[in-house]
Amino acid sequence: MLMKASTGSLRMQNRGIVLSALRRLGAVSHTEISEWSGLSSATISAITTELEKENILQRVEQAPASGRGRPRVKLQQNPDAAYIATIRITSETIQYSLVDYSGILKDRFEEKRPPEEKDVDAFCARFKAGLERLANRSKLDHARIMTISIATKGLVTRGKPELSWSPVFENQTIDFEALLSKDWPGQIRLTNDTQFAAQAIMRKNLASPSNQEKSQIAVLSLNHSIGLGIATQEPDGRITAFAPPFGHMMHINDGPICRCGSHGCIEAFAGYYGILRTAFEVDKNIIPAKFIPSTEIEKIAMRARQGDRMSEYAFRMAGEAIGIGIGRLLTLLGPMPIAITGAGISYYDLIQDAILNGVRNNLQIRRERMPDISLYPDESELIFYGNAQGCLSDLDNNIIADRTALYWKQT
Amino acid sequence: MLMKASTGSLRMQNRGIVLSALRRLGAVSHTEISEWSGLSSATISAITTELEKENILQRVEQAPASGRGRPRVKLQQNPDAAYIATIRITSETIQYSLVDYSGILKDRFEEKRPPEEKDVDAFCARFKAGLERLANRSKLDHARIMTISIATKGLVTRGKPELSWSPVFENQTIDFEALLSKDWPGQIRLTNDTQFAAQAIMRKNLASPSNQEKSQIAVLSLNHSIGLGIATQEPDGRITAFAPPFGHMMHINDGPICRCGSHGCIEAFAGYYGILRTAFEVDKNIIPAKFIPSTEIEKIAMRARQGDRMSEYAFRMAGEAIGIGIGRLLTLLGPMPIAITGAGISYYDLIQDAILNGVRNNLQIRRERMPDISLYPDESELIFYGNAQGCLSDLDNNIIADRTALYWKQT
DNA sequence: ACATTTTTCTCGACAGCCAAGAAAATTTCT
DNA sequence: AGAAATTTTCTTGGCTGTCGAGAAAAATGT
Repeated sequence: MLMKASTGSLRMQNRGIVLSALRRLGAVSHTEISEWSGLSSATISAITTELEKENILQRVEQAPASGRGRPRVKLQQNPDAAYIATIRITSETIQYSLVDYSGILKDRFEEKRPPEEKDVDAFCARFKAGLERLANRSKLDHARIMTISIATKGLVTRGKPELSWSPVFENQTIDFEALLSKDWPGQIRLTNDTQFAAQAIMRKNLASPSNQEKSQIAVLSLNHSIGLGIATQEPDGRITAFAPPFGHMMHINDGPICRCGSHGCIEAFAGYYGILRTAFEVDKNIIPAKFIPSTEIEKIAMRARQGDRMSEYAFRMAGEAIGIGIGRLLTLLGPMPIAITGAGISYYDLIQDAILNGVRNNLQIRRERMPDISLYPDESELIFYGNAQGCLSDLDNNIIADRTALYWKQT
Repeated sequence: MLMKASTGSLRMQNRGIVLSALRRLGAVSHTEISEWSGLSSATISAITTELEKENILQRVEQAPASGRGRPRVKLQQNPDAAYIATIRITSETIQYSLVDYSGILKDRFEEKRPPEEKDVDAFCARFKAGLERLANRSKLDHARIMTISIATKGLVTRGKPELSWSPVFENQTIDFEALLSKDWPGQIRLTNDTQFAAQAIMRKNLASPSNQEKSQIAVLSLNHSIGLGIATQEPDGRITAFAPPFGHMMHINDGPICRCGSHGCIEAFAGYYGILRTAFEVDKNIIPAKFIPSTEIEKIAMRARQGDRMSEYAFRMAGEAIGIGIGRLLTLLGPMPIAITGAGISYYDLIQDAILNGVRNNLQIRRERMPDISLYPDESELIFYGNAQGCLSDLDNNIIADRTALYWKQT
């Protein structure tokens, strides 16, 4: 309820701005921070010396003395000030990454998951062991990992890190807070992976400076299942994101069955199994297979490109489901650029027209102009980048900016 | 870009909190503001005496001396500190209201519009005259009206007060900024009316105190056309809203023609003309009539209740379009309570089942619980309340809280 | 060596919040 | 009626924070 402001929150805000400057601009000097933020040199001085004392910032080794005058001393994050663990769960593997406070990837390994894994307990045990291994390999105390941020497909319960529904475990839930909080003091987060992709793209195209409107971007992830993430940059500069279960939005009433149990979901047309079902004319009340290798879809795509009627039709249906879905999305949220990523990009040529039609068929877009549509082949990179940068940015603004929350302060 | 904070912005924030307290709690004392806001008594004292000097607040006459001790002096807004004009444009009338700073309706009158008005220039001239009349009747200088906030159906261009598309004028745009800014120094706003209805309901069910999640509500307005507004209360207490052109979201591909020019919009099934078209089996590529009196729809509803097949079917189709649309909305934005308003409430019994089905058919809602659905018969009251309160609240936080923006300061 | 230039750091002024206690205004007790 | 008690409002002094101006520092150029 409209938080009151004190001199303490004032400082917190400005500390956050200094940290954000370093996060966005890289190693920069005193003066540059002052120019970028509009804060006076004196204030920057006060804040940076404070942050140096707290071992959060450090002076970067020497600047190349580029001109006359006292050389600038650049500042940077102390990489050792904090660590975050970013985990990505896919149906095939779990990828563990360790990132230091400066954003550098310190360690990474991947573990294969048994095919069609159903045993939640076994999964949880391996997950805990994996995290343990991540900390051990870098000889890090658990307490030094400030955030454990897990990216997954599926549905996350709002407000807590619980996997509510997933393609692999379906209705079996996993509460990561309960699973991890005993052993790991840092905060535990669980987020839909496509949301991170959206954040990543938003952060890379760093906003046009200070226009009043908020800017948004939608990212469509084409894979086994259909993901969608939407990132927003608020007028004040904050970046937020969310990932609705777009793949399970109804495309048509009483359509083919989806693995979520409903009928007519977008995914039931445009997920791998949906495309395969249409192409092979499988009964619409049957899910042909739970996991379909990409090669299988590639084969259908090849046939479609060679003119095979049913294969072509399957992709057309998939494209239509996605296109109309995007059209509905844009009707509700307003025009915004669309980015497309995921393995499904390889057959984008077969669905492009339908997607463009869906976007075009929209009252607002007819009056304004067609939004940009761009392709991002490397989805994993986006997800990792979005996850890590998002965590670090939150760490900056919510934990480190707040002196009262810093209990590891050193002299 | 992450605005820097100074002692000045600190004070602005806290002045805004004091004003919000008065806005939400009514006339309250010193101590109550302090308790509600968490600010110290000394700070409240400083701020309120300042606001009194600026003639924004005043002491309320007397307190009923309810106990021992020094009696509380209640404070309230000075009604004369500012005025706002809230205008509502419907296809039949234009309603002009004048509201003082304390939120009291000072004057109101309505002007009938000529039926099927097409002449934008004539409309604009009458609109200006109406505003002039509103100020004159209360003998107010133009400069004293801080905000002119217009509520309308149709599509508003983002970022400026321009009517982009409307049922009456269709593609003829009206730029109210251009129209009014020469004569009226206050800010000009143009907003979809259902957005105000959503804001009104959100403000009336004032949020549960300080839970971390943002809360949302969707308001569906059933009339000639189908409107939808969504209001959000952010975790920090701010209330925002938007109104997507829900009625023009595609319900089914290649469906009947809509007056927006597309095919298969929700409104083409569920707007008055859509219901009439289905009931009378008019060709789906024909819009039976632009404006249909409510009595006509009531007649069809009566027949439907008496068992007439086609009438029943028409309402079932309307309900399905709305219900599935709401289902898609909830898939994208997450579960939230639904409020329904507008003249169409009178046939809600005929569409209720379809709406409930649409809401239910949703992955997230199946895992959580059914959201509340409530009816609000008096749409005009909601729209007026949401408009006025929204304007006053913005005035509080953006203009009056900012001392540097106060040029009418008095001794 | 000394002037010049550029950056960083320091100091005093000013604004804001807060805790504590003084002052004010009323009721209750004697 | 006057004193005590009670509750609220107002004031004072201390602390924290930002800012402008100028001093100090650290380099290059002559």
